[in-house]
Amino acid sequence: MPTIRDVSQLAKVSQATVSRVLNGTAPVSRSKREAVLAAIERLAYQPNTFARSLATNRSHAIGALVSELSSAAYGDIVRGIESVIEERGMHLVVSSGHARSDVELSSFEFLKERRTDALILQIDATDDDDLVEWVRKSDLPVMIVGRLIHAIEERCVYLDNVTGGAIATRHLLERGHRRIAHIAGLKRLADARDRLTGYRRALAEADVAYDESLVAEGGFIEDGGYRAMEELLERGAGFTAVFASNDQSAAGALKALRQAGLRVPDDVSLVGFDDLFIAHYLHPALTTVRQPFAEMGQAAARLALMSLGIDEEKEVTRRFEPVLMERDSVAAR
Amino acid sequence: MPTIRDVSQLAKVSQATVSRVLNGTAPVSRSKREAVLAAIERLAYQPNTFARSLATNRSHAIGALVSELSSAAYGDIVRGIESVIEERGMHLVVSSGHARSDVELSSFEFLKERRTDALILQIDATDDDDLVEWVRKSDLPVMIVGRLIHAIEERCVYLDNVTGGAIATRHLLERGHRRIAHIAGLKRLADARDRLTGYRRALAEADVAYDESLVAEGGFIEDGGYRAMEELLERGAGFTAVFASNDQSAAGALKALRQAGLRVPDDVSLVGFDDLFIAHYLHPALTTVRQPFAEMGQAAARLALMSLGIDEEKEVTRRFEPVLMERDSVAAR
DNA sequence: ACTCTCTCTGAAACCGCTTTCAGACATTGT
DNA sequence: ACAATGTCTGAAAGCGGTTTCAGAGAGAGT
Repeated sequence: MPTIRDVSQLAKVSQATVSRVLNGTAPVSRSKREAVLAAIERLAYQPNTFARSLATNRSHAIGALVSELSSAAYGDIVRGIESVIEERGMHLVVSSGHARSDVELSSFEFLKERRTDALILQIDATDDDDLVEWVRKSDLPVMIVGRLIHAIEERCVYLDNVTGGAIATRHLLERGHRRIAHIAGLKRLADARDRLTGYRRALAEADVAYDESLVAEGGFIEDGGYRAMEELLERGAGFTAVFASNDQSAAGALKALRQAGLRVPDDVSLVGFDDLFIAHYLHPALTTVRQPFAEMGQAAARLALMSLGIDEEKEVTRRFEPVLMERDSVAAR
Repeated sequence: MPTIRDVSQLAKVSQATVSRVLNGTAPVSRSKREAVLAAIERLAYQPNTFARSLATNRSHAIGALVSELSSAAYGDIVRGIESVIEERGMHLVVSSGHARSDVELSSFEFLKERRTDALILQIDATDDDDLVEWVRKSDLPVMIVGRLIHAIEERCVYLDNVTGGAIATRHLLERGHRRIAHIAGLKRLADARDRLTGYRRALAEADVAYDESLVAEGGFIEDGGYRAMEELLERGAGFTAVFASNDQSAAGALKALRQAGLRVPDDVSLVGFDDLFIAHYLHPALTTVRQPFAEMGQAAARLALMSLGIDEEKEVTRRFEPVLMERDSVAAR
């Protein structure tokens, strides 16, 4: 592998000059610049990243820690991050936390060892206080995506989940539904709590009393949604619509409804949340609240680049607004 | 940040000794080792990756180039890779090719610049010959996953797609179907051609004549599957079952069948391929041929580690066998 | 007691780049 | 013509590890 020395000798200049034309850090006369470029070309020289990083103490890479790489949602976030940083010639190092706080911690430490220039976290299991601690103690910029933590709000990119929950619920209210069930996510998760809050807020706005028996916890998974729906049906609470706190639990709920002989949307209307890939594929296609994962990943990456002083971007959106995606799972009552 | 010098001074030994206890590259007396470990602990010392890489010319990272990070299938591959290499303390650098050969090439070059220790490619657009060239010219180990290229077979981890196509088709034959349509992938892709070959082979085994009018090209996307199914219906070729070459095109086909007023599986049986996430979520749940993406990613990673001499693994499976996943989209005729 | 191993150890070179610093040269102003 | 300024340039000192090499000391064998 040719080194900068080889280039400098071939071009009959010093290594410093080669470095300067490579990085544009100082003016170089036209003739020397051309000689250097020719030599680089000729030798097919590629600077050694390791040496460069050692000298500059910059890795030109960003680390991303996500819950699960193979999930459509988190994959979109990663894709968003990637698109932004590759544009700046930076690489992306990934690791996943598998929704377990111990794994999240060790992955976090693991990524820090690599000394990426910044870190973007999308994790669920670690609680707010710990996360704040991590961010505070880190000597590199850390951004949080998909979650709002007030103490470090300026480092968070998040969706307005309260509004999202309200949008979903309002949509059902507007279609004439009054008995609206809710399949909630785990109370531990702020996202889930916020969506529930939005649900209650929309109900209150419409003067519909909040009825606890219409709410069941399903978690954010299909199976949980299935069981929550079974429970709601057993309770005999009598509802005409359901707002599931994410698309996966909506899919589970759909399955349970179908097994109970109820048709969607004819007998029961259903709204999901997230607008994952699967929302299209379900039958009926799921009306849901869209969360722009890729854009959120991009925003997080931009913020990271900004705190590195690489990006001079004017303003980056940190708070994203949910949008209702109307499909076929809601009928007017 | 403390350096190895700080550690050596605090422990009253040379840097060489610290390095030795860090890497276990040479025996160190018990007393010194303990002094060193204590100093490391005390200073919270973390070796500088850049310096280490520069000295050893190893990055302790593996690069993965995948078609699309946000796809469930490719995400699973990445997850498989990650699980294996993190176990060995190595990091994963990712980039995506977006199914465009120019992007694939530039991403490939981009990853090489980073000097990861090995590269794992899962890409569609670049053709076999170019890929062979890339692998041959690279000075680092390159593995291919999800694709078989005979010239570099030993670097490929792949599914036996011919058998897969045959399994799907045989399943329909066994259920009494004789007029079996096929929604093919793009002829450009070996995977697609192989699945078609498997389809024809199974038909031949059962003495069912191959009928060209029962085959339509749908590509590996939902929309393509939808249109291919429309075309098949228009042709009026009269079939009782369909083998779609992947789950996405099966989903599209399902939609078209439903719009045509045909019920699955009562009127038409349907088999997909890949066993993506969505196969569960479709209604009826899709019977499909499973491709073990995560395991294939793991295998590719193991092979990479083996060619780096890191892993002493005995034997790694490179050829994976497809498995039929029976669900609800097939009925006996 | 003396050599011969064997086990540890530290000094120093090296990995390939960036950056400082001082100086060479050309240009400008007076 | 001379000083003052500005533009380029190269030597050399890092960056923080690993590894070679030679040597010190301990134990074994005669």
